[in-house]
Amino acid sequence: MGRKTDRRIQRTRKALFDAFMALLLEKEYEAITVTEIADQANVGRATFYLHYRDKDDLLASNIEALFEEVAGRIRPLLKQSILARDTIQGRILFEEAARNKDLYLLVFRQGGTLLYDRLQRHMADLIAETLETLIMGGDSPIEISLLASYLTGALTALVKWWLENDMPCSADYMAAVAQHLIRPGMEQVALLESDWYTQKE
Amino acid sequence: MGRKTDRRIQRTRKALFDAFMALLLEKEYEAITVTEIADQANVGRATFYLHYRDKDDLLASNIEALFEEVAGRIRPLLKQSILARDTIQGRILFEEAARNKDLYLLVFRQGGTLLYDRLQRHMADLIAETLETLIMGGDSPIEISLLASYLTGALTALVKWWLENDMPCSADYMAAVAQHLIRPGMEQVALLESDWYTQKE
DNA sequence: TTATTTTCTGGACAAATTGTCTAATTTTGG
DNA sequence: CCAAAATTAGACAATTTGTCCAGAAAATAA
Repeated sequence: MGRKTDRRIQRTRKALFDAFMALLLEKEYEAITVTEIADQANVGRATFYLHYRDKDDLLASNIEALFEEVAGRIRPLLKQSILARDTIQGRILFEEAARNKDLYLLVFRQGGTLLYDRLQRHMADLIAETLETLIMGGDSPIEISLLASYLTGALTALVKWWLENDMPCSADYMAAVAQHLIRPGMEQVALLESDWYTQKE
Repeated sequence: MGRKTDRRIQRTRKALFDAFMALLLEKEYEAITVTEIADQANVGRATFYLHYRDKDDLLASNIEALFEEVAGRIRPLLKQSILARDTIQGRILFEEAARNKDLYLLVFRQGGTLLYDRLQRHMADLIAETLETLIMGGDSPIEISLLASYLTGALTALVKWWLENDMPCSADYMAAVAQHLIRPGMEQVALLESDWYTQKE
């Protein structure tokens, strides 16, 4: 049963992904060729096609798993931090971003539909989930997916600004800013009556 | 002086750009070939290279101008609407988005570094500009570029949600939501003392 | 260890794309 | 009408892509 355990497979796949990530730091995704990847990985080009259908497949097979891991870390952070009624624990979100700075900057820069949108959607889903459990019972006067999109966009913008500006201030500070910018509005809409605006359609 | 007026040039360039936009609605930017563009435009492939260096050049020469035009419309809207103290004129922003729905959806979808980032940066600059004139004199307790990034991200998220969900509510409604979500936070930070948070560094 | 299975390799292949270049053909503006 | 400019089809070498093969190399099993 030593089929999937073959060291050569692990070694080759890791070499290919490492090479890919290295190239991704220099060039645009679309500008990277399979030849370059195999070259940088010190692996025959035919070997590449032995493991992956194409460039997208390599990305999907690896980044996807990476995101799963990151998402796993983000999920509990989001739930307990973003909308906690009293304390500001949003700090841990910015700390998470700082820890994986390279990864997130890569996502922001190479973005496109591949990584950026994927992360945005994932965050929006997580947030919507969290909001739903918070509201549980009384329904929100405003579409939850809309609120989730707003929160995602706002938080992402803050994190992006922070990372792209080389983290000129502490995670605590950023969390406090996020707190002051976002919470009042969220409380405002939470207090709205269901019929606060009748012209919706 | 009949050099730039040559109808053939105008006709060819328009045909090429129209073909490009048409293809952009079906396929990803990177998947579109010069051959396809020339084909769709009913123009020789050599003619394409007579006008543009490559695909990026075609995009830069046209979309850029288009953005200039859009930006020109957005500028006054932003200034008078987003941060007007009393009335909600943010409606015109959503109306603008609705008018150019196809264009903005294209930007959101094809995004990448090419269009999306460009628009984001432009908006952030415009907003920062506006904020600076608003604050004029007393300096902001929070980095203006940070506030501008937040506003850009938040507004973009709302517009994106609205367009991607086929505008399920009126522009008025969206403007009201934006108002309730964003303004309280902005007023909150505007009231902060310069030393409200000492751990910035 | 030896035998067997799997993976890796370099090379070759057709197809598609790119950017450049010609030499003819058409259209425009004067 | 004529000269200038734009367009055209086609050819061209250079890359890239995805597939295939036969042999070398390495891992696993007995």
